[in-house]
Amino acid sequence: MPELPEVETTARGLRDRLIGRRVVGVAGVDWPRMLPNASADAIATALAGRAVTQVDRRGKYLLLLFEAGLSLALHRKMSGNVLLLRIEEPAAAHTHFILRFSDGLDLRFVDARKFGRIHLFSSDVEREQFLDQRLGPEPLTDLDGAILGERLRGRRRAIKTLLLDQSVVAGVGNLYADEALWEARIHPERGADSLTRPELRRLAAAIKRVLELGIERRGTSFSDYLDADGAPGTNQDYLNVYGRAARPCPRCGTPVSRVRLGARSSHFCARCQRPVR
DNA sequence: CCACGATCCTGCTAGC
DNA sequence: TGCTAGCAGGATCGTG
Repeated sequence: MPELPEVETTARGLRDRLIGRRVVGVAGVDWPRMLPNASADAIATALAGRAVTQVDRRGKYLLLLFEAGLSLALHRKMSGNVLLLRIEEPAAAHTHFILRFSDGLDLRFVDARKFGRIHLFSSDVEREQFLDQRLGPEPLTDLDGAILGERLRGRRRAIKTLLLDQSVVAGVGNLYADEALWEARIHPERGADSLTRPELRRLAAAIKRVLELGIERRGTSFSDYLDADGAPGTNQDYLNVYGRAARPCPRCGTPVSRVRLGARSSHFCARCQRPVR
């Protein structure tokens, strides 16, 4: 499941090789729902002849910026991968979108579950509006205990549930939320507005830490995730609680608990992460 | 405004 | 062995 570290790793892998390259066209679109705001033809027409000017990330969106203010925002949801391949490479199964560049390079969106989406924007303002409407602060640069407390004020739902809400904090998903809560020693079902100031500070720091470590390790390849070159990350070898139900907590040895919160599974240590303060 | 369940998809796994 | 039911999950939408 690509979360912030996986999208960041992909963006870094693409940046140097895409900037300056010109789009020739779009190919391989077999699932129009993947393109919610522009047809394949419209994207091809808009981007043909334009060079990439920037490769960026906001939350879990991968952003490709082109000349003339055009841009694409790609969201991989759960199973999507964005791969850079030569045009002659055979298309992998579940390839649903190909952005073709002038010198024989393909950017391919491969997504078995078809949840991924690609949006076209015709100006920076339009794109930023779309993103800001959906996304809270960037955790690596714009988050601390006070800001997190502000975003959670008056919210009584479980802290874990709210960490998954992209309008609270951008980029955190199920895996890194569980890891951050473990790191901060906070029970996932704690009411968000019950967190003390020290807990908020710890949680903000823990979110940054697990995301930064995830980036250093080039992402977590727990299920489908691969980087732009098709290589897995290594963070799955360092997980403390996610996917480790019944295995010992690395801190205290207590078997890791697993509960359902809404439709999502949460992993935590019942000893290190007490339900009440 | 807030909470929360249903929905979209398909590959994989558990269970019979 | 072969089948199917159920699970996994990010974001959005609809309902209370």
